[in-house]
Amino acid sequence: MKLEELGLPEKLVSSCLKRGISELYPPQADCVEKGLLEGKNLLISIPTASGKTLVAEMAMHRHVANRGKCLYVVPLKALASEKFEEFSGKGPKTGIATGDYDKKDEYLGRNDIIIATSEKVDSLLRNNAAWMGSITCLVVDEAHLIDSEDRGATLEMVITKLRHRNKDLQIIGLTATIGNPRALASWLDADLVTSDWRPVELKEGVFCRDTLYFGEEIKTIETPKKNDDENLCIDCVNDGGQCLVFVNSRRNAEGCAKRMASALKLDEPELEKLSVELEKAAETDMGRILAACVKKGAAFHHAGMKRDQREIVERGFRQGSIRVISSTPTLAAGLNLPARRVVIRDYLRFKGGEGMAPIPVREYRQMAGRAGRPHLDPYGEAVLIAKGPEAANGLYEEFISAPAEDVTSRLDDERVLTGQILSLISTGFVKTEEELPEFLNETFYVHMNKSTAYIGRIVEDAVALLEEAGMITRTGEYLSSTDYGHLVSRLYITPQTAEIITGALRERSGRETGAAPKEFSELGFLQVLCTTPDMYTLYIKKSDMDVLERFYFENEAELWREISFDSMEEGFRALKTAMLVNDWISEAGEDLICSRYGIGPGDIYNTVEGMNWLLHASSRLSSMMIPEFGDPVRETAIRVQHGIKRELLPLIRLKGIGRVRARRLFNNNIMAPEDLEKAGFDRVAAIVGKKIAQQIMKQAAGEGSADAKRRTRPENEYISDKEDEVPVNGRDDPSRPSLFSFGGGPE
DNA sequence: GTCTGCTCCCTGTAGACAGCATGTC
DNA sequence: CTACAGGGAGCAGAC
Repeated sequence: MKLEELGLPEKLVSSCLKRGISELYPPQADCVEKGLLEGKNLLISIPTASGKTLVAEMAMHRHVANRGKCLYVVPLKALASEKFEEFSGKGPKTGIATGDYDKKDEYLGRNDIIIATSEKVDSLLRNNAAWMGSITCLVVDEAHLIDSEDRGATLEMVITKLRHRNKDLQIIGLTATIGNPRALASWLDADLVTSDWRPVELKEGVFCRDTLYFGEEIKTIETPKKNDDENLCIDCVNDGGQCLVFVNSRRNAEGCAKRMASALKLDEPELEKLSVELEKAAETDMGRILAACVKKGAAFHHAGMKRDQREIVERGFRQGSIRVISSTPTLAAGLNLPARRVVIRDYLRFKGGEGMAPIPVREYRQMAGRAGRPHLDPYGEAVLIAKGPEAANGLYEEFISAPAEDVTSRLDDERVLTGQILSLISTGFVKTEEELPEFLNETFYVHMNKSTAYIGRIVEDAVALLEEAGMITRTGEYLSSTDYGHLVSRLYITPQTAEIITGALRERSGRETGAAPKEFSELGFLQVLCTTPDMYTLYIKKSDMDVLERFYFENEAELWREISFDSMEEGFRALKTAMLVNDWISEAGEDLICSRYGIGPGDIYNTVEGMNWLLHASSRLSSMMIPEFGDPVRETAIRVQHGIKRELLPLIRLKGIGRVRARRLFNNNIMAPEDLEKAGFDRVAAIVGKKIAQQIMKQAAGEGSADAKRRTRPENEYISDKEDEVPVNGRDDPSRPSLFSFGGGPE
């Protein structure tokens, strides 16, 4: 099927021709025949790299040509940026919406194609972004993630909400191979397109001793080294290819990369350059090891790395200088980094409660699918390593010829469901108790399970919980959210988290009991936030325990939570995480924190990021519910955001001053904006440079007037929050109380 | 002295979305 | 409370 004959917009066709694409791949043609361009819903289940993206693009460009608007939903922020790059500059205006990269919401709506993570879409729905109503085409990338334990329920609800809202939405689901594609397709009222056609041949096989078994085809390789993974990689690299090794732990990833590096011992100017770049970014042992490995042509990849480190590794691999990457599953589902040979070394992975368990077939496929770079490799090879000859057959059956798992709905997760119900009520999707099951009837869960008995019970519990928490109220048959509930929904924290936060603060305030308010302690508050289900906490190692216990007893007075015997693990995980953040706001160095907790710099970033988010939510919640703690909460938020001790707070308010410059000024006895003038321009300039000095001294001079006023937030900020969009179903809900009442407070 | 190879024993276990308002070295 | 492999310690042998 010729691309030019499909009546597609000029720009798309020409950009394809430029990349040498003039004819559709067979599965793509199949999609067109099934009505892709006539607005039919499709569920497309075809291998990676067989042109899913182009299918989506064709449909989206059609919509844009007809003045439609498209939403492309992805599971990862990194994937959002990747797609953004890919879609940009082909005609339609493209925008991206993720937590950390965001053009203003209303500006977003001016785009023709919007790329967003599923959580961001959910958040936009909760905040009633008006343009969501004009979406005509929804593309769900990696739709099988509806099965994901922690995030699947959100995705399912997002799809359901969007369909409910825009009745004639065209839905295109892109999915890896799954066991029950028909079930998913019928939920979406979609035609199914399946195929295992690939642009590059994929050989899947097992390696044993010195031989690769690809079904009938057998290939013996040289085995100079003791380890199978090294032999496989060296063989591939000597053949001019690149190799990707999947392992099951970070330590293994690093260890493997080290061995590969000393086996390869490459010495090339490009590698030297990358290594120097990494050396500059390295402040930790991990960073130095990475730089040393890259110098010789190997690298590792896992979530403990900083973003810039990952990017350098990815770039080095794409340009071909880095030959081998050993990786944890980060790279399996993440971005597109194909290699000629993929070695799945560890097909067992630690699973809580079960010990080592085999990875799901679907995950094996995702990893195997990375093999073979289109146009660059003659074929791709995915290799499992067998311990012995008997094991080899087992691996064939267990992974290569095994059918992919079915996907199931994860909507019966109580925690997620409670938050989702709150958001349904808060945004007006659901107005009465009867409408709730009606709405849920449209979900994949009910589609699959038919019966609503089980989920009905969860829903009942959830409604009761929300009512008791004062997040929703009942007026006759009407359900509506209180201002507290509305805020919780919009902050995108789970109701449980909100209750833990407000509960802890209220308890300290002594409101409930009439007792005298207790003092606020950052450490105690951080500890509480770490016990929240929205915060993910660090693992505990055996060697951590004595440090943790000592810390616990030394700081008992400041902590807000006791660690009980039956939830030791959780308790100490929360404590460890709180300790990390506490170190961070004591200005401990990256290096020190990493070695103290046995983590990578990326983990610090993630932890701080999560804490930042919860602190922001906390400051909003405290303004509304427990205003007497508003100031200390906000103060903690600022300290975590910048990673500074309390003494730097006055300086940090100046624009252009971050943690480093503030510290430098402070150590030179300039402790507050007022001190700047006393010190004089020349001294300030000597510390932070002329340009910054000029900038901040001007600000300091203007202090106390308009600037200072702006900083105190208006007391009723949470009420005056712009409610500029009309609620989903049109008219305002008459039953919503116009003024909030202190939920749960003394009546 | 240093590198390598071997065995034994102990240790520890992947990943990552969301708010918000602008400015780090 | 699960299973397994990596890697350190300790030692011997080769250069």
